[in-house]
Amino acid sequence: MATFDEAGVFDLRECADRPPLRVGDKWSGAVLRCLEDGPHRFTALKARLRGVNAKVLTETLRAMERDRWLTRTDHGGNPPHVEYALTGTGRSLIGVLDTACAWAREHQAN
Amino acid sequence: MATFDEAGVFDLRECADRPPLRVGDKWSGAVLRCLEDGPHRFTALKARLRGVNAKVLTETLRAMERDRWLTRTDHGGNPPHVEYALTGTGRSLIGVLDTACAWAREHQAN
DNA sequence: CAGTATCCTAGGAGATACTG
DNA sequence: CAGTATCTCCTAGGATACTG
Repeated sequence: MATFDEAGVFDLRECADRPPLRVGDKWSGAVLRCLEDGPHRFTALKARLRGVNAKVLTETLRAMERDRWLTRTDHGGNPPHVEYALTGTGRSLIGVLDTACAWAREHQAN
Repeated sequence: MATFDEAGVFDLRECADRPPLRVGDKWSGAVLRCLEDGPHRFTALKARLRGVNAKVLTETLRAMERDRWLTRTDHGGNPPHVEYALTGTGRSLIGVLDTACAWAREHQAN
């Protein structure tokens, strides 16, 4: 817990009162970053996020869609063509991410 | 994942480059809040953090101490008297927490 | 008071294989 | 291409009991 190593999670449970914010899964932050420069397709995301497998990426994307951080647009056809794009909410979250990242850079001893 | 419910965790894995920030355990954020107004003893913390058990609180505190977010001062004697206090680093983290909390308040639909 | 010591469980996450 | 379906593993975190 509370380390600066491998896994990066930031706990906001006690922010103000209930219900608190959760962006705590392993890949949401990375997805936010990947979509920062515009919409991307499933496979493109999977490629940029080195290490995710389809199942986990799907779960992450579905959750983010449900929370209105991104939209999923199925352009139909075969082979399929699906695009993911940030919403305004999703985009605004990146600012929070940046704040925290700045803090990390500043306070990371090594 | 990526919800606004019960559990509050904020993923910073992809912040800048490696190694990323981790404040992601369940109680660190709450401990930060509890110590905001000054040092507290183990039992006092445990009481304010409704729901932690001693084992988990100890783990959390040890990790935060290792990361220099707080200090542990054993005043000795019997019964024991141990105090936990935020460091400057720990205190500065609260600002980040606040940023994220403000975001949550602003974007929480319900 | 301030912890250890044990045991146990839920679920996040990965590997692998398959499909419309 | 964009996913499902399974199975398995790991560990954060909780319950309970005990101690210097």
